[in-house]
Amino acid sequence: MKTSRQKEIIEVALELISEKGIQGLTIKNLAIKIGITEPAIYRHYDSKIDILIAVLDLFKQNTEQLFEKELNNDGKAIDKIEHLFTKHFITFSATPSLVSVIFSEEIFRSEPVLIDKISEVIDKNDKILTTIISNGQKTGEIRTDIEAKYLSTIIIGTLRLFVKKWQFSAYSYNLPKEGKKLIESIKFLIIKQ
Amino acid sequence: MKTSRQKEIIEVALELISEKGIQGLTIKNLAIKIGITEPAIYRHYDSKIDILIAVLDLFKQNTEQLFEKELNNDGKAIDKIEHLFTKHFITFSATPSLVSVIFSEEIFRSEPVLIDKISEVIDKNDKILTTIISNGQKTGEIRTDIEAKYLSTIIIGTLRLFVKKWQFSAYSYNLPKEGKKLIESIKFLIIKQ
Amino acid sequence: MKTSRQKEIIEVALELISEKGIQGLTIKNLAIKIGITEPAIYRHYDSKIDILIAVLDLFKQNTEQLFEKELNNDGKAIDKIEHLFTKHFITFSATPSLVSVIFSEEIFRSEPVLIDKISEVIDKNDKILTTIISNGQKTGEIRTDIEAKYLSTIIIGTLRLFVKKWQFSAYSYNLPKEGKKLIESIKFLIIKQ
Amino acid sequence: MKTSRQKEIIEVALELISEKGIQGLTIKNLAIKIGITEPAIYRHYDSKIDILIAVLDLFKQNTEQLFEKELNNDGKAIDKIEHLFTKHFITFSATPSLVSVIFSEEIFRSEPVLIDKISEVIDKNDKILTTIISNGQKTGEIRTDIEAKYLSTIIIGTLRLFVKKWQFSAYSYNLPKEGKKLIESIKFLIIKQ
DNA sequence: GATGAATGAGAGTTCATTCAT
DNA sequence: GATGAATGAACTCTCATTCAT
Repeated sequence: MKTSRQKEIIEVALELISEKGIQGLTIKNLAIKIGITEPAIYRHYDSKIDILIAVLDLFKQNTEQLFEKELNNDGKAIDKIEHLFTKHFITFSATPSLVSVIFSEEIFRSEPVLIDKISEVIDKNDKILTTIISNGQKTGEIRTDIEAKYLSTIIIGTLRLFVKKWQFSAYSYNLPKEGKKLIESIKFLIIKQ
Repeated sequence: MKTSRQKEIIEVALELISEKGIQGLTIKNLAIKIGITEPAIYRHYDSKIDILIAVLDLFKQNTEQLFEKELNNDGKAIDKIEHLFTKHFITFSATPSLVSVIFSEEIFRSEPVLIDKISEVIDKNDKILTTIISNGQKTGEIRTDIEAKYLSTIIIGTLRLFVKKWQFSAYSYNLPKEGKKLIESIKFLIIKQ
Repeated sequence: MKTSRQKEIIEVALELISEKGIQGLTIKNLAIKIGITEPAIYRHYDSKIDILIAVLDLFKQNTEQLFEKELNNDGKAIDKIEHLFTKHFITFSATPSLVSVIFSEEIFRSEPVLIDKISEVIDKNDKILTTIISNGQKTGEIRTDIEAKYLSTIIIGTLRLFVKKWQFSAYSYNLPKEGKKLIESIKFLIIKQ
Repeated sequence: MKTSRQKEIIEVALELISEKGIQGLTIKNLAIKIGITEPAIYRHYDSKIDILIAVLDLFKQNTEQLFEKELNNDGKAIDKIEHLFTKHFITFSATPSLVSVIFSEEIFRSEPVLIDKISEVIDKNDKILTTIISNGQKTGEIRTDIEAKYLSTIIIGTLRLFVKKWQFSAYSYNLPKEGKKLIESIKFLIIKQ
């Protein structure tokens, strides 16, 4: 379990990433923002990489939870996908700093441990969504003329870009609200007619 | 025009980004890889940021050219989009280092000049694609039950994620070849039936 | 308040300026002379400019104190001026490195903050001395055929050059002792006969 | 003799010193301002120090000439001193960049050759002025209760500070005009009554 | 649980200067 | 008489991290 200081560190780390990008996440900045000294950080995490791992873990939990919950729900595949989108938009809306993490694969490249962590998340979610779609195809909800794995790529890719655009706009609009129409479009696209 | 040394610097910069990520792009690494000393770099570019700008410019040219060419071509909208995908896959296949740049928005965040440059490219391409789609909708090629701007987001988002996955796999498969099926799927998705 | 390390840094900075001129004041030289590493300097001062500001502040305190004390003393104007000279000579004799600072306006020109600091000191002292002289003119001690501000320029200018000459001689003679005769001359010059 | 390029280099060097202080006098800045490349500078002067020597030589000529001319003139000592001041003010007014050099002893300290050059000039002028004053004392023009060498220090010190103040004001007023009153004051001070 | 002081490695950059052309 | 390309040395400063207290 995380101590409250550990939680604070991860929280502030996310804020820093969100405000200034990964470049802004330095031990010094962390310490200043928390109001302690730099060595004090090391009481709670052994290294910066451990902090990044914890950040990624938080992100992992947040997203995997969403994916898995939908997978295990009863109900139509199409509704699951809709829920997935909706909940993601709400999550990001509540914690915009998570958005920076979702797209930070490029930076974590220096540390294999981190790459693995990210790949893991991406892979897993991809597989879950593919399964959901696959099931939907079997029940006749979702079109079958396109392989499930491509539909998954299309859906996740769209989701990512849409969120990225929102970030580029400096979070200037209401993501869940604007996202609704996109979700509708996606639904149109994949349902069997 | 660029001198041959300038071209070499940009080329090597791309390689470094590709190999080690943006973190690996240091003046020292550049100098070592080229085989000159660090100060020598400054004969050719005034600052590291100028080098990054040049890298982004190269990327800008590469992608904008593809987009604009398709826009001005005669032919069906659906073919234009197919070409767009195909050519992108070929471009990235030939110069995988460009992939690192396409996703490096997160890193360039420290420098407003660079953010602007990236936003510009993304925006422009988005608009061009939206126009192509819009035209396709008018001619009855492309489904009209989804707004052009959403279709554009879907297409570009898909393209991005697909390429990113390829990068994550360490460029282990043939992008143009594997991409063909994705393109087919996209086409299925957007054509008017 | 200054920590002892901060005091040491300023002290050593003064020594360096004194020995090799401002060009000799580098972070590296500071670190070597103190016996720590370069980054350690930055624990105590945020930047080199901050160190220079602290050096100037020390100088400012040293001289302003002398000027202000005399202004507020009881006693004859002419005695105040004599004290002013005497004490300056003693101060410089004790800390010859301060001499380098008094004449370093030329070097600090690159940094507006520093120019301002210097101008401030010079201006203030000039005004205090002018006031002292002015008062002396009112009480009939000091000749009134020359405006106080000119007398002030003459006195400070003389003081400066005399000290500079001493510096040029590599501090080879006893400044307070040799200065006595100069002070006498100045007194002769300005008293009302 | 100097070639025209050499003259240009010295001229521009003076301008640079004047604009940005000695720190601004770099080979690069010189080359840019002249409109040639850096190596081209070395066709005309072997090293930066040689350029500084030439600058100081120019300054030396300018001032020594003034001093020597007055020494050898017929006429009253007091008039000679007045001329000396007046001409200096005119010279500086015409070429303000020279002012930066007169006070740059501090910077030239790194190079013994340059220190010697400056000391030489200062010493020589001091001696000439002392001689002039001495002669004036013999003819009964100038007060004899103060030694000639002190009067010399007073006069030159005053001159220097007055010019320095003008520089600090960004040359904002008419030096010869404002200087007139100072000269009058000095005259009052030293004449035998 | 935190601090003050320090470190080694390395960042980007500037400087005077050289050399072949 | 000048250029393009390069260099070695030095510069200020930042980073993640350590250690004694």
